[in-house]
Amino acid sequence: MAYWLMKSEPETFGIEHLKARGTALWDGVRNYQARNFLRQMAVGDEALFYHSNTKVPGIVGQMTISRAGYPDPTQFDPHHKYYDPKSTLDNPRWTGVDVKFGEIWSKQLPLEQLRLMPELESLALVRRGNRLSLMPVSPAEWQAIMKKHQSL
DNA sequence: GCCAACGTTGGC
DNA sequence: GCCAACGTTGGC
Repeated sequence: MAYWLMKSEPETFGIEHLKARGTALWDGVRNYQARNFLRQMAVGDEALFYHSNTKVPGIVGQMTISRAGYPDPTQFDPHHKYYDPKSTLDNPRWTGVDVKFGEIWSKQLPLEQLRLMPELESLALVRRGNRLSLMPVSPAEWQAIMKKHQSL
C-alpha cells in the first residue's frame, strides 16, 4: 500500500465536496508527471487531501483510492474545460482515479507548519517552485505528518 | 532540437 | 492581485 498527497482548490473541489459525495472521480490532471503517479495508484492506497490556492493552504483530511487509474472522461468532452482534442478514445492521454472520503481533520495542518518539519524537506510539496498537484509520500513522511496531526 | 513566448500554478 | 517558477507550444 502506498501513500499520496493530492492537491485541490477548495472552491473548485474541496474536502467538504468529497464528504458530501462519498466517492468522486479525481479528474482534470493534465500534467504528465502527475498522471504517471495516478497510474501507479492502487485500490486501498491512502491519500492526504491538500487545499491549495486558498487563504491557508494545507492538509485538511484523508481519503483512500477506491478505483485505480482509468481514462479521465473529461478529456473526451468538447464542452468541458478539461477537454483535450489530442486525446482519442483508443489512446487516451489522461488518467483519473476514484477517491473515497476518509475524514476531515479537526485541525488542518498548514503548509507553513509542514515547511518547518525536517522530515519533509525532500517532499515535493515544500520544495521551491514545485507545482506538482499530486505526489507520493514515503512511509516515514506519512508517519511524521500523522504524528504532527495528532499533536495539534 | 533549440529556445522564446506564452499560459498556468499557487504561495504570499 | 502580484509574480516567480515551471511546463508547453510552435517557429525556425
